[in-house]
Amino acid sequence: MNYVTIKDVAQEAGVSVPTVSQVLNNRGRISAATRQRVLDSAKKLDYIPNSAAISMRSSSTKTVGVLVPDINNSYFAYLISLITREFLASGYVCLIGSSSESLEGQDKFLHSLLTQRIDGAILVPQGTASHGLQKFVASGLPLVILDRKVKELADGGRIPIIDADPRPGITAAIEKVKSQGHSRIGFVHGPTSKSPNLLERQQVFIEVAGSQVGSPNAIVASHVSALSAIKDLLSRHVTTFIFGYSPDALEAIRYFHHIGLNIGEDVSIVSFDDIPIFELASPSISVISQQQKLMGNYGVATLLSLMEQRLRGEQQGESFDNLRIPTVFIDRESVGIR
Amino acid sequence: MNYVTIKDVAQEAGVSVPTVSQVLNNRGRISAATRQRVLDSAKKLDYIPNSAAISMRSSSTKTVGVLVPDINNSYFAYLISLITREFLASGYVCLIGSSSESLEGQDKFLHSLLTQRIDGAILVPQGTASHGLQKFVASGLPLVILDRKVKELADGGRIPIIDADPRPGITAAIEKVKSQGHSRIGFVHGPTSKSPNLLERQQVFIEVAGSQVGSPNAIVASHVSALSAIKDLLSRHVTTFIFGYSPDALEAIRYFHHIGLNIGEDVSIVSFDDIPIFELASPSISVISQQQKLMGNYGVATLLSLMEQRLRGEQQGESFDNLRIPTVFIDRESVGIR
DNA sequence: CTGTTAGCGCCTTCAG
DNA sequence: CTGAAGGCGCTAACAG
Repeated sequence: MNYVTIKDVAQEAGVSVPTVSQVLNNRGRISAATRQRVLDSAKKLDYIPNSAAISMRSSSTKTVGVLVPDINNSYFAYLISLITREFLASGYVCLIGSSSESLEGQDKFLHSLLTQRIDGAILVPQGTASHGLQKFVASGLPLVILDRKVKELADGGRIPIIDADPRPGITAAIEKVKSQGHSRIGFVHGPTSKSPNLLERQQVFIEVAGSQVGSPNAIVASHVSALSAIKDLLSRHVTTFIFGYSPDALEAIRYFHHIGLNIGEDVSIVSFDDIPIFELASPSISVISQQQKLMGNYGVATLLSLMEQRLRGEQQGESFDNLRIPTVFIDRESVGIR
Repeated sequence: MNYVTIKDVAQEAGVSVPTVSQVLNNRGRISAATRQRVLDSAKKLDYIPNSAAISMRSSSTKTVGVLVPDINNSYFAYLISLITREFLASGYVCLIGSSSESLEGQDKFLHSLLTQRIDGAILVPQGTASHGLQKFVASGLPLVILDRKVKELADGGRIPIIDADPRPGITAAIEKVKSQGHSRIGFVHGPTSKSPNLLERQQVFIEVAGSQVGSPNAIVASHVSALSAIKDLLSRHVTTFIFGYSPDALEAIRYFHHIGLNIGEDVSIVSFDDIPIFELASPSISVISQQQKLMGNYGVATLLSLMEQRLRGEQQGESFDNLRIPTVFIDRESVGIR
């Protein structure tokens, strides 16, 4: 079961090999008659191009890499499905990798991306940059960083960074909460205190909530575990909880349920990240959405343009600003009247 | 930023191109001195092999395709992370696709797999076989079908099918339920009545539960919506619910919560598929696990051996039995004493 | 308008 | 033990 080659098609159509290539790529001037004959033969033999051969000549593989922290996180699973769909539509194939595995596994993945001569990659980096990641970035490939910034990877603006601006969402959430009569608001930071994103969310909370309900009523709890943070806030008579990290919110929902507090009545909550379960939960959970769809779309569009630019042989002159997508507050049932 | 080629390495090491190839592939007899010199040059220049060039000669791309129904389903997300990790460890890169999108999108993905000259694929097919899927299967590539059988794709045993045997799990679940004093057990089939898997689960339930608690007490509810099925079963004084499809169980949990029935006390439930949320829920949900990890491992191992076999030029003689992995009952908190 | 020539990066004979 | 020649499938440049 060897694949049909362009040569087989040429033979079948009674023309030379390059002629077939011309026809299939709409290059050069070919008579309508020959053209049709070639097309017929190709279809008849079910010719399928060999992308390896094509990329050898074109120095473009029509392949991109996508690295996320964890495929098993529905937030990233959604991002992946979004990204792969868009790239597929533009004729690109995606190689997916997850860094949740060992650093070793991640570096192996990145190396295989290089081996595959990918045209570019979208990275959602996590924590500190591994050696492999730094080498990867240094390769000069068209790259887009999504959702998180890693300062180790900063490269003087060569690499576009697209992430979410927490301020609009937090502001809207706090306004809503306040309008419902809540005056003591807690922010749960949870255990993953290293992420710059999470730190920023906390920072913005302190500013915004402080000015809305007064600093003493805007309380941040950042303990070793989310649970202890929640208990701490409860003991300090907080009536609304804002979660910067969605797994913490899930933990809180379980805990409140466990101790018999009704969400939306006894206690109000808002979480970052609009993952599906929040919409399906009862009561449904109000969220500060990162607009991942927009983020994914921008990311793909940006990478596509970077890759095209390089294909045309242009030097990448411009340096990129950090594109920030505003978060939006999605009001559901978990914020009740005080 | 052109890539370093074997030629560059040869030049740097002061040897010919084939010599470098020999060294890098541990072929032929090369003196230790030259060998070392070549290795040093390769490392110094940071040589990264071009897999396109390699695959052109070897007719092996070290690439496999993976098609799942929906990446956004955590069951499949987990399967993907499992599969990609294993393949990566064996030197293969995975191309991931989801058929949840349009049939058109799926066929486009499958076509691009062919274009990429993948060495094999793991398929978790869904519903009826599209034209593209049938053509794909007809290509004769090494294939493994996971988790679901699609009769349209049956090919006289050429393609190994690995799925789960629902009987052991269902049997254990019903024994447990019975030992807790429950005597009326309902099975919720839900809306997706087309899947052969779901039909089999129902079939086995009828047999096993029928013989354990008597046919009149083993009630199947298969309505247009899971919710109406649940209500129906409630009205018929069922005290234990078994769900063949995990999204239905999630819906039930919400509903029971909504109407104030306590799971594990007022009502007991068991669901198929051990997705993370069941373990984290409170009370945690007892499940009939498909042992996806085992299934994934077997699938990968089987495909690897099929691909190796073909690489060695062997005809695939044997035909495969349908390998069935026993389901297991994982007892948690959602089954209470009656 | 179509065929010839050459070469992408690599590996496999086969001479030397 | 090492180098020279040829070819995998495809396309760009040039002849005819």
